Amino acid sequence: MPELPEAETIVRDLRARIPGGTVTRVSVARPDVLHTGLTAAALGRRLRGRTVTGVSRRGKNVVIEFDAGLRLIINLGMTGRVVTSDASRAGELRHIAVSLHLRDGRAILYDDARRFGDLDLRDEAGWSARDAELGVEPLSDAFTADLLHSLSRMSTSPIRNWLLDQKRIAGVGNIYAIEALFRAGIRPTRRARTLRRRETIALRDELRNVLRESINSRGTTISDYRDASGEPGAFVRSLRVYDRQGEPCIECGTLIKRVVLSNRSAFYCPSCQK
DNA sequence: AACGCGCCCTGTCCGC
DNA sequence: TGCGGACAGGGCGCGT
Repeated sequence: MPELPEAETIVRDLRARIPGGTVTRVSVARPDVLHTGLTAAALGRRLRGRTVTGVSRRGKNVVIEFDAGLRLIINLGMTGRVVTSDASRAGELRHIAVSLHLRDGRAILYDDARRFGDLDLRDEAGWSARDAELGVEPLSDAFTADLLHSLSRMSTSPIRNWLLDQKRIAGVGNIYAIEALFRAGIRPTRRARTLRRRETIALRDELRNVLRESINSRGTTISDYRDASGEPGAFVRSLRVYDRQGEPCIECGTLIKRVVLSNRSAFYCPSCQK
């Protein structure tokens, strides 16, 4: 589910609420969401007494920063949610996997129906190593059309698949890849290295536009995504092709098509996208 | 070595 | 109403 805009929305919510909070206790109901090698006991021991110093985002990951350089890296998978216990909708959570209890009586709740999510705890060096594995932030100045163009020269993969690889660009998932390709007039099936320069310029710009617009709408809720208050995002109303197969294109009226690439749906307008 | 594929798991929806 | 199948925002490990 959650891609960059959804992670960013959660991060902004948490940033207003949890810095200064001190962990008193950690409870782990579903240990399978912990990163390989991280035990519930180790998580509790290392977080107890730690104070939240900040909240940040890297790609699709929500990063809760603690004193002593410790970071809890949360990848939400498909159905992960991070909700604070004082939110009125916290009671709606049905699959709480991990709870970080705070001294002020609140808790940071990690909920995940399918448990594809991943919680990892890293020190300064461990975080640097993980950070280095992720690609460029698409909303940063470093994400230029030149970079997108040069990175894509060697790949024969369909551009939609190519965009989903977090080692290249961090934070783009299926919804925003599909929406940006529509806006840029590029079919999801196009081989990455066949994109012309003007197309990489359009794709870079439209990726940034759609990500920013979605952040402004607090993300896309198809069914599971919730912000840190447990509220859905509104950007689903602004999706132009994602999940609209058989409906008329908003630009030209041609019926939107669905194709499967690497076992994941792609949507496009056969007339607007070349 | 860079790909595509199957799989992890639960919930929901659709056709019969 | 029940049941089986398809499908879902992600990402890992595997084989080629």
